[in-house]
Amino acid sequence: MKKEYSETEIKIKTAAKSLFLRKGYSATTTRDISKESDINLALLNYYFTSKKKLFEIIMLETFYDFISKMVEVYNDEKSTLEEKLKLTSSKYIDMIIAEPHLPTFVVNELKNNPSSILKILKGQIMESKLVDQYNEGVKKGVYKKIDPIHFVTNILSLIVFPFISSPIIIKMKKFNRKEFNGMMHERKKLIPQWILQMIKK
Amino acid sequence: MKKEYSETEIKIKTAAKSLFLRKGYSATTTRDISKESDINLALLNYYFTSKKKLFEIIMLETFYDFISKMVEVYNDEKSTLEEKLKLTSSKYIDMIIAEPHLPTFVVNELKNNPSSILKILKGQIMESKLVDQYNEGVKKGVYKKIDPIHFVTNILSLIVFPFISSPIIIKMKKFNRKEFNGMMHERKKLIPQWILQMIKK
DNA sequence: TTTTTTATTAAACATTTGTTTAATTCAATT
DNA sequence: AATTGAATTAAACAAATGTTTAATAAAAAA
Repeated sequence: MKKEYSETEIKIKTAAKSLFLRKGYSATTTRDISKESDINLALLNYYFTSKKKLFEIIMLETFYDFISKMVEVYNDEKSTLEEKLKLTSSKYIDMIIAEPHLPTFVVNELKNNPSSILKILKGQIMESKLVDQYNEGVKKGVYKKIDPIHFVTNILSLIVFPFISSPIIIKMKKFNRKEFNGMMHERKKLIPQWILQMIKK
Repeated sequence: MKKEYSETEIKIKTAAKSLFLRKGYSATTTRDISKESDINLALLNYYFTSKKKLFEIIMLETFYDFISKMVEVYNDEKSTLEEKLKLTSSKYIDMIIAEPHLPTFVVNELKNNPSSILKILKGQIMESKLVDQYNEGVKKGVYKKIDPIHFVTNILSLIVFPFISSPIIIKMKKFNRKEFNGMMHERKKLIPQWILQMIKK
C-alpha cells in the first residue's frame, strides 16, 4: 500500500508537512515549500501534480498516524482498561509535545476534508477492546451506564484540548513552553485517575 | 470604548465574521466578503483600511464574547461552585451549537495573534470566584489538592473539545448533526457531575 | 559510446488577490 | 439652488500564486 518515495520527494514532503502543520493549507505557498525543502519550484508539480494533491497525501498520512496510535492501544488484548488509559495518555502527550501543531492541524483541516479521510475510523474505536471492557464494567455494575461515546470523547478531550488551547493556558498561568509541557506531563498520571472516577459508580 | 458602526460597516463585518469563522483568515478573500455582504469591494478598504485590520477587529470581538461569557459566570458572587459548573456547561454548549465554527476559529487563529488579544484573560479566570471556591474546598479537605489550572482546563476541555472533534465523533457514531447536538445537550448535565467526581476526595 | 529516459532548472503564463485611483452619486449644509 | 463632504462605484495596478513550458543536465539502457 505504501509508496516508495525518492529523496527529492521526501524532501518536499517533509518541508510541506512542517509548513502545513504550522500555517495550514491556505497560508502555505508552493514557493514556501520549494524554499524550505531547497528544491526547484517546478518539482513540486512534477512529483505531486498539484499543491492540493500533495496536501491530501500529507493529511492522510498524518491523520492515520494520529489515529493508529490510539487504535493500537485500544485494541490490545492483554492490558486492562486502566492500563490502556495510562498508555494512551502517556503516548499521546509525548507525541503532541514532540509536534505541538499536530492537533490544531488535524481538527482544523478536517472539517474541509470530510468523509474520505475519516474512513480510517470506521469501527476501529467504537468497537475496540477498550469499549468492550467499559461495557463489561457496566454489566458488572461497577461502571455507570452512559453511552460509551462520552467515555471515548472524554479521554481525547482531556488529553488533546489543553494543547489546542495552550496559548490561553500559557497566558493565564504566565507559563513558558517548558512549564506548560511540565503541566502536560503531570496530566499523564492524572487523566487516567480522573477518567476512572468519572465512570465509577 | 465601543465604536458606533454604520449600516454598511455592519454588513461588511457580519459577512466577514461568517466567512472568517467558516474558512479562516487566509482562505477568505476580500472579494468573498464583498460578495457575501453585497457591498462594493473598495468599501472594505474605505471603512476598514485592510483585510488584516478588519480581521483583527472581528477576532478581538469574537474572542471577547467567547471569554466574557465564562468570566461572568465564574465571578458570580451568589452561586455555588456546582451551580457555576452547571451554568457554564449549559451556556457554552448552547452558544457553540448556535455557532459551531466558533471554537475552531478561536483556537486556530489564536496561535497567530498571540499576546495582544490574550490580554483580556489577565487574572480574570485564575483569580475568579470559582477558583476561590475550589481552593476553599481544598482547604476544607473535601477537594483534592491539585493546581487549579487543571480544574479550569478540564471544564473547558469537556465542553469545547467535542465540538472541535465533531467530524470524528459524527463519523464514529454515524450521527447526523441533530444527533450530535443531542449528545452535547446530554453533556450539559453530565459535565458538572464528572468535574465534581474528579475533584472530590 | 550512443540513445533514451528521467530529473532539474529558469522563465513564463494565466489567475487571483489586496489595494488604490479617479470618477460619480448621494446627502447634508449653506 | 448651489456647495461641500461623504459614500459608492467601476476600473486599474502591482504583487503573489499555482502551474506549465521548453531547455538543459544527469542517469540509465541500448
